[in-house]
Amino acid sequence: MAKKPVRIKDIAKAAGVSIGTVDRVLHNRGNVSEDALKRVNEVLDKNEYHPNLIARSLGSKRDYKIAALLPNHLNDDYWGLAYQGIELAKPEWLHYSVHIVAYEFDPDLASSFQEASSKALKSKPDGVLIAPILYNETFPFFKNLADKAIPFVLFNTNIIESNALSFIGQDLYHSGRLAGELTCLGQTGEGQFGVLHVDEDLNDSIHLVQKENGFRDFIAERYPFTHTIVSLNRTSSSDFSFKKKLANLLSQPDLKGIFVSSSRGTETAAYFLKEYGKKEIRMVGYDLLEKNIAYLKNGIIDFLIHQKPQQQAIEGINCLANHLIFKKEAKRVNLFPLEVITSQNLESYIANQAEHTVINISVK
Amino acid sequence: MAKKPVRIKDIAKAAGVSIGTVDRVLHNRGNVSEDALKRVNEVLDKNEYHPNLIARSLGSKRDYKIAALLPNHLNDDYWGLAYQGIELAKPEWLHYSVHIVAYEFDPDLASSFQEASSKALKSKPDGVLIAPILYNETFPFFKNLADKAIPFVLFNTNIIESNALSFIGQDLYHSGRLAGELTCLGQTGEGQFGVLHVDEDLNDSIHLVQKENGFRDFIAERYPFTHTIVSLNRTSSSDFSFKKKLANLLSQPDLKGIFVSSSRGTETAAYFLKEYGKKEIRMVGYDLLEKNIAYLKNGIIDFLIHQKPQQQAIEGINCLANHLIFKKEAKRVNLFPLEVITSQNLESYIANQAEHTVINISVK
DNA sequence: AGTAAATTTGTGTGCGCACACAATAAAACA
DNA sequence: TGTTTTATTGTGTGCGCACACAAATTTACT
Repeated sequence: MAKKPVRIKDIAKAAGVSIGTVDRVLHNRGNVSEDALKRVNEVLDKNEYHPNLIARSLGSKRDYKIAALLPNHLNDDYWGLAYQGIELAKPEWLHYSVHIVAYEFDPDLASSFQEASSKALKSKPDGVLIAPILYNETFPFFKNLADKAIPFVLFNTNIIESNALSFIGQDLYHSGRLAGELTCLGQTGEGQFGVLHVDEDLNDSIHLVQKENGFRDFIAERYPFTHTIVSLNRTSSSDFSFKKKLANLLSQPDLKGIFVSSSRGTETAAYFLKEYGKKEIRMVGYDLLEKNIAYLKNGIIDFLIHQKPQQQAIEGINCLANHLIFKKEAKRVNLFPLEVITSQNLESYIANQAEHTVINISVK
Repeated sequence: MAKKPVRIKDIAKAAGVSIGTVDRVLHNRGNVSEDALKRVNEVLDKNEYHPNLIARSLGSKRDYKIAALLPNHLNDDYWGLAYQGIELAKPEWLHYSVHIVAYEFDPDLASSFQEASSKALKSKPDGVLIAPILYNETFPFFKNLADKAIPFVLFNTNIIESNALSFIGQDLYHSGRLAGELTCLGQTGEGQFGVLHVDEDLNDSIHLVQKENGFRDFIAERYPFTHTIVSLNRTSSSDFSFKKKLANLLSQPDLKGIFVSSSRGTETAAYFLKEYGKKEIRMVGYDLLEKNIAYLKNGIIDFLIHQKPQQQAIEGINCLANHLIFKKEAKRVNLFPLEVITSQNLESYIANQAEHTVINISVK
């Protein structure tokens, strides 16, 4: 009844060798006779051994360093949340002698990224977590990491060609499709939809383009009435032509809804919607930032898609740490569900958020 | 820089006593002189010691038994998922010498519950996880557990007066409100709404009543047009009056939407909607059961609220096991977020679901 | 004081694993 | 055959904690 998990010791006894030999077989350390190897492997096949990760971690004395590269959190609540996640992971992993250091950069300055990344490299990290939002700038860095054989994990934005250990985040195309669905829902008749990008360089931001594509595709497939989709892009906060174009869009009587592609932009767009008294227009944006929450509560925003930056960062760290300490193989892609927040389930998310820190040791 | 966590050994050295004494102080085992006690406590205050839970678990040789009480999973996909969660937790916790046994009962038979619960008790469990869906029948059982000082955790349905170690699940009133919001969304004009309960004894099922109340309250507060809410209750699959009433409801031209209060009912209701060709009617139900997923995909169902029975069961087990092994104090209430599933974010949930097993050791 | 009893304190062991190192066996050489 | 080298195998130690037990100290009692 009380079936105990098999230990190295059990394997050793069954195979008629010492635990040292089993250990060598398990870790491919060589120096094992063919005969012993065969016998151990036979026992191994029959008994399906899983190492006790707990015990494994206790013994290892080695120190590990993980560098986290992400946009500066001071002026951006979204990255602030990611940063929070990293801060939460820190003390948890300290018990395992994993030291986490964040390196932040200005997302609008390629040079800033280069600086941060070279700093990170200089610290000789054993693993790197990175939010590769600057598509073009990150490639040389990946190359560098690969040369040094430093494992790295991406979060927030996926770059498939990067050959990263793992990507953690959402499927942004389907995120856009979901936004499309939420925008159309219950609506009928001819009209216009708006897609807003705020303060981002679209050439360097594939993630936002993916969202827009998803949005457009969904509406094209599923909205059965004649319609147009207007895409507006604010390049900076002093971009007055944007303001004018937006004012014009908002004044259209047949405007059905607005989709904003980023969390920061959501706040800005909501502000304008409120300003122009367009509360009734359907609006979908991103993330549980403080202001977005307020706009959701008072009905300006109808839906927020929750990207969980905090959890993404935490799981990124967990993935790396598990890989380093426990040699656990990482999932190549860890896609978060696309969570829909409305005024009525908001509280349930906020209440739940604080809690789940977590080190996640799962016994394969 | 590399700040190591303090260990018992460190405390001992700082206080000028042996680790045995520190151990006695930490566990209130007594047999410590006032003098030593004071010195150890002083050091403890200054250094904020957190036990290394990993190491703690290694040392303890004790075996623990957890009994899980839930409705039979064979004829019910919802409880099937909960059962799956328990099955997933089993091997994970085996490493810590925690043995989990499920005791199932027929949710329509009070006697069956009594039988299962007494069986569970006979096994002398160290902790019990229970889905208390039979409001009246569970009370004597709680009393029994309390007398024997066996900690227990509720999931799925909360019974506040139970004095359980923890409740894991959702706020059902707000779940109903959310359903209301999703049902109204984008709708205008006078009309009717339907609330459907299927195959449940409402007198013994406060959880469904809570949902209906939430639904009614939301619509009363937020739907600005004249409306009526019709509540239908199918007592059994051979209840023909229900079928007639439902057919009548569905034929109303001003029917705005349908809310079904349970996952099993969702499937049934969707079937009728399809049968009567009422695809366009807004419908909100519960859970990612196979058939519900199909109805969501083909547009009969518009929204599913995800109760995550699997995760609830897992977290329930985790809560108990952490409490038993690590003496971690449990959160009194662990409310899951109310997750909204649509045709467009469905896949992201399904893809994500398989993965997260988990033992969750968090270092306080 | 001398012994017994009670109180307080310190030490040793094991949990399962990784890894260093010692011990043994086998092969190579003189 | 003896000695060295090399291949193989076994043993010991520590990780941090809990807990059992032994040792040291204090207190009670004759």
